[in-house]
Amino acid sequence: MIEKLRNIAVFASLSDGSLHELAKYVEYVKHQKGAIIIRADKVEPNFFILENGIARAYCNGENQEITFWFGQSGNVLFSFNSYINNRPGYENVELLENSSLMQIRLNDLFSLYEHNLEIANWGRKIAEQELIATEKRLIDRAFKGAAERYEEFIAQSPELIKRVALKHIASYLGVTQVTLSRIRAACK
Amino acid sequence: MIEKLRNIAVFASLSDGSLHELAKYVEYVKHQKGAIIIRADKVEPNFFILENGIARAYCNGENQEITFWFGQSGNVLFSFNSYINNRPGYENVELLENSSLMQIRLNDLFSLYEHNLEIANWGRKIAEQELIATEKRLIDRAFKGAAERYEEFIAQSPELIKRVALKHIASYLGVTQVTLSRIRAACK
DNA sequence: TTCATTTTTTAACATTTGTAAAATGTTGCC
DNA sequence: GGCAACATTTTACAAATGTTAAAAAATGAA
Repeated sequence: MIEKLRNIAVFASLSDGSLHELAKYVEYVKHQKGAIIIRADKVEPNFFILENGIARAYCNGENQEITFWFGQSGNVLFSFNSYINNRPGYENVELLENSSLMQIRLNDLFSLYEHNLEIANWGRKIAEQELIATEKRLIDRAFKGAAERYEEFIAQSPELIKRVALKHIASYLGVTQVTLSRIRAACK
Repeated sequence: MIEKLRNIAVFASLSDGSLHELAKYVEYVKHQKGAIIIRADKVEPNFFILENGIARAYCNGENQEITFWFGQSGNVLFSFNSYINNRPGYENVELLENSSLMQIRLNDLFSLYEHNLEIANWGRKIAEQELIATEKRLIDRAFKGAAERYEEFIAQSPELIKRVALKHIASYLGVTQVTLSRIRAACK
C-alpha cells in the first residue's frame, strides 16, 4: 500500500511516517470512461490522485464548453473552490478513459494539514506548482500565437495529443476548433 | 510591531505566537515610485508584503511589455520562480507609487515553514488563493469579451483604474491599448 | 461489414483585434 | 506660462480569428 503511494511522483517529498498517516485515509476507486467525477455547483468532498487515465476539467458556457485543464497519471485532481474555499466549484471533471484513482476526503486531508507539518508543506507545494503552471499559461496567451501554443503543447504533452479529442485541445489552447484545424493544416 | 502585522488581512489566520516568530525576521523598507524591486532573470531572495502603494508585475517581450498582475495595500508580492523553485524568475515588479513594504528573506520564511505548522498552513493558503484567482482569470479570458473583462475590472478594482496607466491595464486585460481605447469610447 | 454517430476539415464570409502613424491630451519641470 | 516627455485617442488599413454550414474522415456498435 505504502509502496503504491511511494511510486507516485507527487508523494516523493513525504517520509515513510507521513505516507503511513496519509495511507490510512486513502481509498481506491475505478471509474469508466465518460464518468463525471466532479460537478460544477456542488461541493466535492474528495481530493483525488489520478493513478491511470486522463481527465479534463471544463466549464459550461452558454453555447460552449471550455476545457481548461488536463490531468494524466500521477496528477492531483480536485474542485478548486471546494478544496480552497469550501464552496461549490465552477468546474466539471470528466474522465476521458477508464481510470483508477485514489481519493482522500477533504476533511481528513485538512485534519492532516493541522497536525502534520510535512503534509502541510506537501499541500503547500502542490498549490504552488499548480499556481506557477497556471500563471505561465496566462502569460503564454499574451506572448505566443495560437500556432506556437499548439506546437508547445505537442512538445510538452505528446500523450495528450494522441489520446484526447482535438475539440478539447482547441478550447484548452484558447481557440475554436476551426482555428486549430487551420493551424494543423498549415504546419504539415 | 506585532500590531502592525495584525492589521494586515493576510496575517489574520496567525496566532500571536506565530506573529511573534514571523516578526523577528520582518524588515521595513520604503521605495520610490518607479523602483524595480524584482528583476527577471535574477533569483529574488525576499518575500514582500505591500503596506502602501501599488505594484505591477510584467514580462519583457520583444516589442512589448506584458503586465499580468497588480498588487495593492496588503497584498503579498514575490518572484514566483524564486519562491517556488529557487530559480531566476520571469517577471519584473515595478512600484507605481512611492511605497512602503515589509520583507522577509526567503531562507528565513522557508525555515519557518519547516518548524511552524501554523505558518506552513498560512503559506499554503497564500498559494491557494493566488491559484484560484489566476485560474479564474484564465477562464474569464475564454468566456468573456474584452469589454466585459474591462467592466469587471472597474467593478472589482476601482482604485487601480484611478491610479494606474491605461496602457498597463490594457495589457493586464489581454488587449492592446488601441482596443481598450475603443472599448472605452463605445461604453461612454 | 455496415450504418449511424461523432469528429475533423474545409470553405466563404463576418467580426474582432492588431499595427502604424498622426492627433490630441496630460503632467511636471524650468 | 511654455516646453518636453509621456499617455491616450483616433484613423485607416491589415491580419487573425470567429461563425456558419457542409463535406470528408474516423469511430463505434449491431
